Amino acid sequence: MNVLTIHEAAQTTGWSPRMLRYVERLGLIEPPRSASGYRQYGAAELQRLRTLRELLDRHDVGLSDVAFALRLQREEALSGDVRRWIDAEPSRPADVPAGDWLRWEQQKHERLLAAITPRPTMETTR
Amino acid sequence: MNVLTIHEAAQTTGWSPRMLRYVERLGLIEPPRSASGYRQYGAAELQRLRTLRELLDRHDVGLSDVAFALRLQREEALSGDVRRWIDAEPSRPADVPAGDWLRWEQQKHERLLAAITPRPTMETTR
DNA sequence: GGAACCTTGACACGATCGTGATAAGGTTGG
DNA sequence: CCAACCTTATCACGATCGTGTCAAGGTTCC
Repeated sequence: MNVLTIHEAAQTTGWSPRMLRYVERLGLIEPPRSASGYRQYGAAELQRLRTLRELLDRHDVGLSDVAFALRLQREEALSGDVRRWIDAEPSRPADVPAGDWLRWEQQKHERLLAAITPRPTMETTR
Repeated sequence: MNVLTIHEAAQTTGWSPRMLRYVERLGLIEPPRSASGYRQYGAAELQRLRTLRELLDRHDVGLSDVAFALRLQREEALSGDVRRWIDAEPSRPADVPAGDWLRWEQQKHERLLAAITPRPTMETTR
């Protein structure tokens, strides 16, 4: 028997039970439920909780930031619009030497093409 | 003469001068400055301000969300970590029919490989 | 040189974020 | 059956977000 209750999961991961529910409400980690509605934390969830903690600590990001990243990945229209906005010329950086302009543009495009947007793999809309 | 002052830019874009400074502090739009430090809004900045407004209105996102998206694109280490976390098995979705499992996995990988992370062009870790 | 701009900095204020605590009620297990 | 868990919902509270306003000082321009 290897599923933990919310209190047990809290203690082994360093989160509080309250925060586990909050993390779930943000859509970041949603443990399965028992027949009577109890949250059941397995190895996968525990690992995910620990790495989430690490992610937040390492870089200075909040839960809502991670939640937004998740949203970017799920909502195509959103990520498309965001990508396009960021992609748009922000007023050309004056520090790019004239000769390197083309390369700069190319690199920017390479970076941005794959940034944030989902489904970059062509797909035949069928 | 086609550069606008902050008040003029505010009136033609619908933002307040206060917000233009805020948007700038978030790193979203940084207009060039005159010799004496006055902000100079040109056509590029005005367009960008209008589309930014549209982006916020269309989807329900905040300025800080867009700022985070920008950060994701600039900080490689961050976007890599975020991508890896999101990519990790969130506890297998039970609603994927057994037969389709492989395809599901493939698709997920395709989607995620290019999501959020910059420089998806392969690179030999060396 | 003075009116009308601009600058940065600060105080303020409602709304949301990240958290805790507590209440009211259902579940589990000895 | 009762103690010890679980559930959702609510109040609370400091911190940040989004925004306005105001102060103190520099710039522009007639």
